[in-house]
Amino acid sequence: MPSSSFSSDQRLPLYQQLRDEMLAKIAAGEWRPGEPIPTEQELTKSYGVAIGTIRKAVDTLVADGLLQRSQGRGTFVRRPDFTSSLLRFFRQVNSQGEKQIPDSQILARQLLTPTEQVRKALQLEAEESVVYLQRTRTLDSRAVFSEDIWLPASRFGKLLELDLAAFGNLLYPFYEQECGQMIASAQETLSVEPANSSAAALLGIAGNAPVVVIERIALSYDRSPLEYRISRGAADTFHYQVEIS
Amino acid sequence: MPSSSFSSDQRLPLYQQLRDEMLAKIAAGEWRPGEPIPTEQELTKSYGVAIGTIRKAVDTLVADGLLQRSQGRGTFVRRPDFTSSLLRFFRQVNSQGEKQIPDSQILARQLLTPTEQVRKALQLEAEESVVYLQRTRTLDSRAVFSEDIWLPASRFGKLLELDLAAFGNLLYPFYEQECGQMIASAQETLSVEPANSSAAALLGIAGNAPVVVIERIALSYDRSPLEYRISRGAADTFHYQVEIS
DNA sequence: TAGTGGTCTAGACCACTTA
DNA sequence: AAGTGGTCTAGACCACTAT
Repeated sequence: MPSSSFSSDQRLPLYQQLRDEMLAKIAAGEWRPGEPIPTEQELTKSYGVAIGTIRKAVDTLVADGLLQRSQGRGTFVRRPDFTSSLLRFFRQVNSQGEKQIPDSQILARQLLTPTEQVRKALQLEAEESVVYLQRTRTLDSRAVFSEDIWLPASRFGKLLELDLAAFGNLLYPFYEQECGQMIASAQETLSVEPANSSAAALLGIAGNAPVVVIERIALSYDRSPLEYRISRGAADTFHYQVEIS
Repeated sequence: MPSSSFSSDQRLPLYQQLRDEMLAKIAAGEWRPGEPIPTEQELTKSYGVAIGTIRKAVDTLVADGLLQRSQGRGTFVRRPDFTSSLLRFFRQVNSQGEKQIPDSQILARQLLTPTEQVRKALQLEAEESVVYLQRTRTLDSRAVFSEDIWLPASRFGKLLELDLAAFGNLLYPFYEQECGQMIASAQETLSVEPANSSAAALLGIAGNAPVVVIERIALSYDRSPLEYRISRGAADTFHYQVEIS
């Protein structure tokens, strides 16, 4: 038994307490994405429990996609890759028929007072303002989808000062690099609505044509909301698949 | 080590061979949905392996949703309940605001020669015909969605003879009871299209209004396709949520 | 060859359900 | 009280990766 007091409930099974301890290390940046965590042998020594218990704790984190085992090499902190995002079900093939990441253009960037909807999504205090980004994503200069993005100014204020050219195609590594904010997971909601005039213009479709709307709230490891994003794409390019049982 | 030869590859880990053995028992109906499987102690004896190995094999089937543990009671074969179906994301509340299962009406039933699309989805032989059902699902006599259903006539021919009044709201238990065909899992695909005239009439919406289309291929335990279904509902009543990480 | 995670065993004790 | 799955331990050996 380790001498340190566990932060989580002592009445929980040992392996769940261990899980919470390990999760805290990832959240604190003590175990960094892409790097190996201590070996199972080391963990048994530092926590003073049997290897089977360590393995069970690690199993739960692997199942949740936070850790990745690799036989002979070690166990690594996994960088969330969002391959399961609904956004990937928009047709994203170029003229050669290959799937690829669309290019990004930031069309607007502002410091705003949030609407009630945004304030609620990001769980903001009354006076807190937000960084707003408007962005389109294109493939072969054809718009695939358009995005409205809101971020708490308290954590992401630096984004207002940076050169727009520095914003890459992938925002989450950029957030991590520039603002030290790591996205750990997200919740997405899909709905369908008719295109309003601005969305129709951006996407190059007829007004009132159906648009798939994906709302995303991206969370940190401690599950506080870091980003609220609404993405819109032409519905006829959307095809989502799921396995059920 | 059991004297019986395993059907699966001997080079696989023991727990995976056990998993395959257990899956075969479920598929064969030897272990029936809703009933307990033998206790872990009995399994260790009949297979001649350690209890930890049994537990690991059971774990994989629990993770896949085929078995369900219940401490103190036993481990049970789970009847797939399709709670994760995309269909549940259509607004299904009655006038009291409670969520409930819509009522079903069979509008048509025919023996048909399948179209190429249906033949492919059900992986049918060239001459095999299909049972076709057209069905609407209503809540407070308001249509929620309409369904076209195709089934291989070789397995589901009996459905042509039964009284339409015998068809309940839930088809899968009905298939099992009347035709001995058990649905184990399914694949669903979501897309959006404008309502054609017949769908618009059935759903009570304007022509060309967006419709969410859910295609489902339902599979048996041995993963052969048993049912092909296309469900359509008004897009403005659809709201899908997913967690990603 | 050394070190990692993966598999498998054997057994103790606990928590929960049923009768 | 008896029987079930749940937790935890301790240790052996295997398969894979790096050097």
